[in-house]
Order: sequence, then C-alpha cells, then structure tokens
Amino acid sequence: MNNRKNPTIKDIARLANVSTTTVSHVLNNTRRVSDILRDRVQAVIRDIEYKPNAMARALRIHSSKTLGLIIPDNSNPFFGEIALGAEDCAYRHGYSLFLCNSRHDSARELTYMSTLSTYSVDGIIVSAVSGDHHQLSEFVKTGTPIVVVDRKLAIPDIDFIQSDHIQGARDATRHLVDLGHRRIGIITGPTGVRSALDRIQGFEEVLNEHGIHNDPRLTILGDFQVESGRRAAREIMKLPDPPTAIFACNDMMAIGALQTLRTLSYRVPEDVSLVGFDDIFLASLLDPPLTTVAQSAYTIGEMAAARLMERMNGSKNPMPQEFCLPTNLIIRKSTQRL
Amino acid sequence: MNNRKNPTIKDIARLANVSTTTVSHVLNNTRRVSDILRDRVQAVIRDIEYKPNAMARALRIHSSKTLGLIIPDNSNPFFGEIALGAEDCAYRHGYSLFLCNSRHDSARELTYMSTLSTYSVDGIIVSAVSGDHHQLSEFVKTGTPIVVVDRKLAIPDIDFIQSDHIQGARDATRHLVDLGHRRIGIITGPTGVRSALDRIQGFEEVLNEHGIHNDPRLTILGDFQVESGRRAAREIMKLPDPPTAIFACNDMMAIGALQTLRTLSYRVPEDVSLVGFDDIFLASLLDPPLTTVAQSAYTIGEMAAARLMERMNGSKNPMPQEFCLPTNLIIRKSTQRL
DNA sequence: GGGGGCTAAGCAAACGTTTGCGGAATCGTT
DNA sequence: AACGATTCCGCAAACGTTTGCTTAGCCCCC
Repeated sequence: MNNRKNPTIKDIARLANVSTTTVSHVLNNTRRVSDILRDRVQAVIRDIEYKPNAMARALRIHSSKTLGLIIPDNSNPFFGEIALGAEDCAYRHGYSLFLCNSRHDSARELTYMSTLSTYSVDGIIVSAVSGDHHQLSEFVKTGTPIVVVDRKLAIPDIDFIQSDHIQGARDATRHLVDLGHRRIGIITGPTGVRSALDRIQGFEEVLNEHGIHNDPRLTILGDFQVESGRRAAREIMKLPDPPTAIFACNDMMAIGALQTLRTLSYRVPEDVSLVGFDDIFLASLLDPPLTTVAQSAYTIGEMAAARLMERMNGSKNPMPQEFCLPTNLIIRKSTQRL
Repeated sequence: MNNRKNPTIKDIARLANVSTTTVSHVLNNTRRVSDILRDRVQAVIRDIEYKPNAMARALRIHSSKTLGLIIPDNSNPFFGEIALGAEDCAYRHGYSLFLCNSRHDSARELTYMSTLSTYSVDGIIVSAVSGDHHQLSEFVKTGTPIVVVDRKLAIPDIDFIQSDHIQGARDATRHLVDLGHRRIGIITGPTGVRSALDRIQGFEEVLNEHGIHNDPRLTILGDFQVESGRRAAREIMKLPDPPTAIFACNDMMAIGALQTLRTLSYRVPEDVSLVGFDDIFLASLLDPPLTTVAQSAYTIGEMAAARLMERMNGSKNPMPQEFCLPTNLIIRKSTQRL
C-alpha cells in the first residue's frame, strides 16, 4: 500500500519558493498577490494535486463547513426527502452534511447533538423526538444556528419550518364537502403529535364552517401506521350509518383503510370517497390512485438548509421565525361526487 | 447571543492544576494516572461540560472518526436503506457519517470524493455512477479503506458488496416454473447495469435447466421505472400467445405491469402470475400483495460499514473481497399454480 | 548507600492551516 | 532629494489536541 501522506501548504510554499502565507492567500484569494507568484503557486498546486486539509482549516477558523441533520429515520420517505433537500442545498453552498438518525431514541439523539458539537458543525437541522431541549439550548447559546423542522419544540427564539397542516386538512375536507359529502369520517394521527392535531383542527374547522355536525363516532384514533388504518376503517364502517367519505390523516392509514374497504366490498370511490395526506410515492400507484394532500418534504429540507446559510453568512442575524409551507391538494381517483 | 467559546483541555488543566498531558490521558485513558489526579480532572470535566474538539484531534492523529457515504440518491428506498444500515453501524462504532448524494451526476460524485478526502474521512462507502475510477484509485493509494456497494467498478483489489442477483432471479424463476408455468415473460432492467444483467442471467439459467424454450419475444427491455413496466406489459400481452407468468426485474416495473394487466382485464394471479424483485416497501401493500425477491439493502449498508471498521481497526489488512448477500423469495398473492 | 527499575506526571513539539503585524520595495509628489 | 503612500510579501503565533521524551520520586535489593 502506497501510504504517502498528502502534500501540505508548506510543500507548495517550498516548491514555489514563497511563504505559506502567500500560498494560503492565493488559495482563498484573500489578498492581492502578484501575477508572477500567483502563477507559480497555482502551477505547483496543480502539479502535486494538492488537497487542503479541512480539519486544520476548521481548527483555525472555527468553522468546519459542515451541517448536521438529525432526523428519526432517513428510510422514512418523508425524512428521506428532507435529507435530500437539505443535502442538495448544502452541496450548492459547499457544505457537507452529517446524517444522524435518532431512530426515535432520545438518548441517541442527545448523543448525536453532543457529537455534532464536537465536530463543530456550523449549523443543525433537527426533527427531534425527545422533549429534552437542554442540549439544543446549549447550541443556541454557543451561537450555532439551528432550525427545527416538522416537530415543533418548546424552545423560544428558534427557527421552525413545517407544512401548513391545518390548511392541508382544510383543503382535503373542503374537497369532500364540495363533492357533496356530509357524513365524513376521520382517521387521526397519534394524539400528542402536533402535526396530527393540526390536521384534525383543519378538518373540524371546515365542518363547523359548513354547519356540518361533527359526530364523535366518526373520528377514529390512528397512529399513522397502515394497520391502524385497517382497524379504523373496519370500526367506522360498522356504524349504523357509516360515512360516505373518509379523511385519513396520512397516506399510510389511507392505504390500510383502502384495503379493508375493499375486503368489505365497498368500492372506492363509488361507495365511499377516500383522501389521504402526504402524497407519498405510492399514493399515485394505488388502485384507485389516491387523492391526497401533498407536502413537499424536499422543500422543507431545502429551506432549512438555506435558512442556516442565511444565518451563518449573513452578518445580519435576523429574528427567528416560523415558516409554514403551503400544501397542495392532489385530486386523483379515490374521491367522487356523492 | 451568549457567544462563549468552548472550554478546552487547557482550561481543564488549569482548573485541575495538572498538565494538559494528564488531562488528555484521562480523557482517552491511554496511560495510568493516579486516582487523585484522575478524580480531580474528571470533576472539572463534568463541571464545565467539556466537549473535546474533534477537529484538533483529527488534525493531530490523522483520523477523523468519520465515514463518507456516496450514493446516487438517498430518497431512493434502496439507497435509503443502505444509508440507514451504514449509519447504524457507524454509530455503534462511534463514527459519524457524511451523506453524499451524487444525484447520478458523475461530476458531483467526483467533487464529493475530493471533499471527503479533504475532510480526511477514515473510510468510504460508494455506489458509483461514474466509470471514472481515478479518484477512487487515489483513495486506495492513500490507504483510505473503501468498499463499493451494489455497482461494481473495474478497480482491482477493492471490497465489493452486493446482493446475489443471479440467485434471486433463479429463485423467482424457479418459483414460477414450480407452479407449472412454462411460458414466462421477463421485463428486464437497463442494459449496461450489471445487476440487471445478473437477473436476466439467473432467469435464463433456470429456463435452460428445465429445457424451457427461451422465446426472445418474451423478454422486453425495461429501465427499472414504473412506466417501462406498463409499456412492457402492454407489449408482451399483445403477443399471439402471451405468457402465463411475468418476471419483472424490479418491483417498480412489476407495479407498472400490474396496472396495465388490470386495465387489460387480466386478473393477477388467476390469469397471469407476476413476480418482482427488491421487496420495496409497497410490495406488500399492493393488491394483490406482490410475490417478490427481497434483498436486504440495510444489510448491505451495514456490512459495508462493518467491513470498513474491520479494515481500519484491525491491524491486519485482509485481502479485498467480494461479498454476495443472499436474497429471499417472498411468496405473496401475485403468483399461483397454473 | 548506591544504583537499577518502576511509576506518575509534565514539557514542548507537532499536526496543517489562517492572519495580525510589520518590513521592503516601488511610486508619486513637492 | 526627501518623504509619505501604496503594494507586495513573509514571520510567527495561534487554533486544540496527542505523544515522544524526560524528570522526579520512590522502593527494593545487593
């Protein structure tokens, strides 16, 4: 194994017969250097295939050109998209991204926060599972920019980005109402998750606005998993007067509901209309293709990273904000006029 | 903003009234230090919430405790799983992971290789899009361990991990044969992709072994996308004597095929059996649930990271190897006896 | 009592950059 | 001719660790 060490700035200096100072300055062009020397230096750099040492640089200037991304699980399509968006944006700005999956384990999450601070990342994007804000507060104290996505934390003065769940749920519900449905069931997400609650709220708002009675027997508690969708649909269709439409608070549960509806020989959308939330990849591939409200996880990730750039580069340090990204109702074939 | 700087090893030394040497040694316990001093030091460390500076450490010891992962796109479930597996393993070993999406862009891929070397990562996992091996060769010359996954490269002496595509395709095909099918269509992946070719090979092997005529009109070229599955199915069922079973070389195309089969009012599996490849998440959610051969992308990622650990920690530097992970035929409802 | 062996701990250099400070040369102005 | 202004560049000190080398003290044994 040819274990030669990488050439350093000193090697360049020696070969080009200049000082390391000059080399550094032509590398970052941070001050004028005569054409003569600049050319000499650049020639050498090309010759020996010089690669700067990011560690040394980071050590010196207290900035590593890296970002940390803490999410529960990148194999979840939603978070995968966020990761993709964040990474794209980071790449465009010359930053690299640490991928940290907390696996819904708050201990692991904390470990990662600590690790990231160890690597002195320049910014952090986090969708936190834990309610422990101590570590995060530490970060904001050290001045490291943070933006939290999707899962709001009770930390004051921190950037937050999420989809407009309320509006999305409103759109979905209004769509059903516009189609003439009056008896509409809802399969909710887990209580305690903010976004889940928001979706319920949007749903109820529209019902109220149209003076539609919100029959409590028509709201079934789910947990965002397929199985709960199956169970909920079974439960809800067992009612003496079952709904003519169902709003599943995410696509996973919509899929589950779709499956039991079919086994119960209800046709979708002829007998009951079904609308989901998220527009996950397979929504369009179902039979029938699912009407759903799309949220752009990619954009969330991208905006989060962009926001970090803003806070880092911009000398101005703007007030922390909350961003609410618009959702997009996508009408496919799982809903129809009553 | 309380922009206090992080405490350093020197601060600890001062407060505990010892040398930085001692502090360093109790931190890494790399040599004996008396209980007295050790306690003093540890007390101070706890007190001031010391976080070591990974950059400085990396600079000094030429090892950053980081890994690089270069994949085309982490939002592709297959690569997402690889990322998850790799990250899990890295985490267990105290390593952090740089997520690098090449987005199928070989220039971006090269940029990332360069960047990673800049960060002096201790190892690299790569599923390369480009055929340019120069950069990678550079790495192996510097002694940085590399393992390539899924997409084999023409670099000698390099670790390589993939699923046993041939065996998987054999299993799928044999399953169909065992069910009595003799006229079996295949929707292939893109030519030029090794794994796609392997799957075709496995398919043909089994056909030959059973003396089944391999009618060239029954193999349709696809590109691993849903749409090509639709098109291929349309094409193949248009034949005067259409197949009784179809092997789609991945699940995406199987889904497409399923859709057109349905619109052409062929029932699956009564009229035609269908088997896919990959066992992506939604395979089990389709109607009917798809028989498919599962490959464990998670395991690939995990093994890759584990292999890196092995090469890094183990003083022994074993010969580069090729690993072939077993696949797993998952029989669901999309296939039945002829 | 002198010296060998052992333990515990510190000094200071090194890792590869960036950058404040200052020096030398050149130029322009009076 | 003198002198300030300007341009170009180098010296060396940081940044926060790790670690080879050294030293101080102590015990033990001949």
